[in-house]
Amino acid sequence: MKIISWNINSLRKRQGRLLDWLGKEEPDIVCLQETKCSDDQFPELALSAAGYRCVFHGQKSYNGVAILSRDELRERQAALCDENEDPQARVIAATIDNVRVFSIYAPNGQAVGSPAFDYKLQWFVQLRDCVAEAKKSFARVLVCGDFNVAPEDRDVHDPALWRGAIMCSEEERAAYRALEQIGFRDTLRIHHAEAGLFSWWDYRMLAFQKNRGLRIDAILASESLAKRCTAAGIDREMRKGKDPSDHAPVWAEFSDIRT
Amino acid sequence: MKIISWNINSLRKRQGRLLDWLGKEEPDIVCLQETKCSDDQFPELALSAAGYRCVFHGQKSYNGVAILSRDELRERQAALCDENEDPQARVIAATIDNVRVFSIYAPNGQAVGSPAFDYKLQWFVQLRDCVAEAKKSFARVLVCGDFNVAPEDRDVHDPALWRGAIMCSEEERAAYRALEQIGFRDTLRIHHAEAGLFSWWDYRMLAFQKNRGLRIDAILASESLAKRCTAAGIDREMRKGKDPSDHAPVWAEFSDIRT
DNA sequence: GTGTGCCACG
DNA sequence: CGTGGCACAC
Repeated sequence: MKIISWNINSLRKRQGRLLDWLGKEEPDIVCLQETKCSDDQFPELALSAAGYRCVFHGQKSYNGVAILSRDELRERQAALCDENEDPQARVIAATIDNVRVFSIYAPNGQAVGSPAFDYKLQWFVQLRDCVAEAKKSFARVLVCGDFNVAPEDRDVHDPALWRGAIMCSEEERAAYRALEQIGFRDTLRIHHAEAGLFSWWDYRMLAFQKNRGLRIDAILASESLAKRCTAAGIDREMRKGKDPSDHAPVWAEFSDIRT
Repeated sequence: MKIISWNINSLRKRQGRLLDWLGKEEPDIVCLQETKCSDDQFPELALSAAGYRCVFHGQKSYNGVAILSRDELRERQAALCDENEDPQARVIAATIDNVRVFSIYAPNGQAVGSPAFDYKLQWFVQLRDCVAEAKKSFARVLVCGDFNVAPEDRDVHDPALWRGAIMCSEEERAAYRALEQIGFRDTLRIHHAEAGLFSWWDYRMLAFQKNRGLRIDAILASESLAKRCTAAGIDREMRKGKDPSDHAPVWAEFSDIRT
């Protein structure tokens, strides 16, 4: 079973690229972030024709998350557990087979110490509580998305430059680690310990060409799933070519997922 | 000698299309309108590499005119004769060999009776006086561009629908005819009398596919040149394909231009 | 740099 | 419908 998480940075702008890539990669599940499209303009028909069912939760200009699946999606949930609605369209969850899957887009946080930064930290607490809640009901939980946090220095092209900066601050890393501490594993790190594996490169300053990136996208697996994770990686190719997203897809494969 | 006039509707947007087309058509002179680029961003280098010298007169978002020529351009004039400067970047003239060439972009006029309409009519008076002035110095004068007037009913896909409307009103047609009356010939009409020859089709309502157009672009030649006009036409192909301008180029050929 | 609106102009 | 701003987010 192959699952991919991709911050697509506008689904409408990259719909063609998405469909080409679905046909080539044939993932079982895809989590998307920054779809930037409202639910009424979500391309459900085109994705259905490509063999994917969808749950999605969007808004006008910003944010927006979705899950695509070849199998049935059940128990759609479009907010964190303590919210009636997700005002910024950052979370969607659904059950596929016996796996609870979250597609999440964490707040950027703007600058350390800003009001947006405080919101980000508080949002991570809510996220932790929500996925902890899901773990009570599901042995198998995946939390996939753009966390807007580079978990460790090895996830940063130039740790000295980024020390304490947004996406690298100790407070954000602690907020992110709280997710691992309730029983999740970062699937990429099960298979790859090295530095220099990034999932996001700024559009500016030729950052991709110089590989000046951060790894801020991840697929977190609950322990029982982590044991079945056979491979994980980042699809750098998708950051290339004309009109790429600024993020590359991150992926993980699991064996015997339905047993 | 082949001269083409084209309302390009953004030179930067269609620079590639322009260069491909220059290579294919190999015109001697090209008059452009609605370049929509300021002089500092005019792609002089790329056009020079393609074998064309340029004079240009632009502004930020709107209007903008230029003349490209394989031969030397002399006596650049970037305003009407009674103006110190052309506040809307609608006129440029230069001398090529012994021909005085104007590239003009007439005001649209918005709606009959509006202040913009009055400005349009007044602008045509100034244009007439200016090209009349040029005729005193040059036996050979060409006035090329987007006149934003369909001179006669045969230049309109549905004359009954357009009767009295902007670009077809009797006042605008009289303003346009005043140009012919001081000694200019509409080169297209030297060779083609039929209706249904258009140079502009609205982007909306599939107007091009239905051929619901107007002929508002023209190459006007002073009598001595008109006698040497061997062919004229409209390059409809350029309205097709991806990201076309809403105008097609209009062209005319002349024999023995340098004698 | 690259997305999204939204406005003005045609 | 399709240009170019502009403001705003990241």
